[in-house]
Amino acid sequence: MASYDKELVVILGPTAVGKTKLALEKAEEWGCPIIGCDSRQIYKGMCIGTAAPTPEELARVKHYMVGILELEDYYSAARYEEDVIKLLDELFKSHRRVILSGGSMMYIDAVCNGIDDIPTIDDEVRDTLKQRLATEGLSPLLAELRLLDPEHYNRVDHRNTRRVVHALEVCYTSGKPYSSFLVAGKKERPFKITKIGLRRERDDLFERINKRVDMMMEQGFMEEARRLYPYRHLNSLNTVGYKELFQVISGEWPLEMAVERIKKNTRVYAKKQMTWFNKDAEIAWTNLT
RNA sequence: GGUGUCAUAGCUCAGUUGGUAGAGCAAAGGACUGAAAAUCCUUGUGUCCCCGGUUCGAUUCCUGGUGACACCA
Repeated sequence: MASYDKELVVILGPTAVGKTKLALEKAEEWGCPIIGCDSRQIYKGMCIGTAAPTPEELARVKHYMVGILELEDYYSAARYEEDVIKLLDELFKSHRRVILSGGSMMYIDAVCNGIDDIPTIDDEVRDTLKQRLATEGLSPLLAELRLLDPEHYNRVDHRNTRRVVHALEVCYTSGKPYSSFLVAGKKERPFKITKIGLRRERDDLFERINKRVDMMMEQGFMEEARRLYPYRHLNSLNTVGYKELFQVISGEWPLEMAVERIKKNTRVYAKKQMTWFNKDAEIAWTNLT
């Protein structure tokens, strides 16, 4: 086991568990910056609905990767890996320690273990397949994947349209099977990684989620959603909270129903995060009460 | 007080011409390699309100309770 003098401390856990608070405390204690690891807080203007760090909190500690993207910007876990690794290179010149704080499972994974080098899809290929999916349905595309990449065909969930289409996109863009890019090797990083997982009793966590949603509504979440409504078709806004409030704005749902759904969907998301994190043996867990 | 209707999963209800029951929502579990707060998969035993009766057999039919609702006094 190599020893490094630089350390990345990853603070992770389900939504609303209290990551931001602990990250701020530790950052002030260690005099180090915080890199946000949240696939939605990274966009501008989604402050209330994503429970992003407040201006006061941002003033206390230098933050990176928070509120830096336009809503229409394309982004991905792979880009996040690239951006953060580059950023860490800089930060470690002047800091022994840096904190990475957030709950986006795949983004954490991308930084800690790396993502395989998969070719970027041509817009033309993407549009063509999107078009074919709309007119022909999934079955013919599945059949093609079976021919072009039998290995992945056997592995992929045949009902998960997004995954099937993406594999095909890669096959067409590269001329090689999608599975040939999956070497699944863990990338070596030139720094130590310490993962601190925060967790709480389920009832406690769920109550915090419910309260936080109520608080968001008081803070003007509805106004924020109204402002972002014109951008609702963007992936950045395919996000718990905004989706439900857009239903209110378009007159589909009463407000009360939307608020209940936001709470429920946030709980479901928190459970999904725990399912993912529970598999990671590297996490040192801290129980909060 | 009288008459009628209803009583089934955490909730709203369906159903069994008598052979112990199933949907939606809620809830739980899981997958995850360039959209990941995304996308996708799996999971329904519950005194069928209670005591009796008829019956080989009752959640189902019958008597009587209890409770809810409606109407009449």
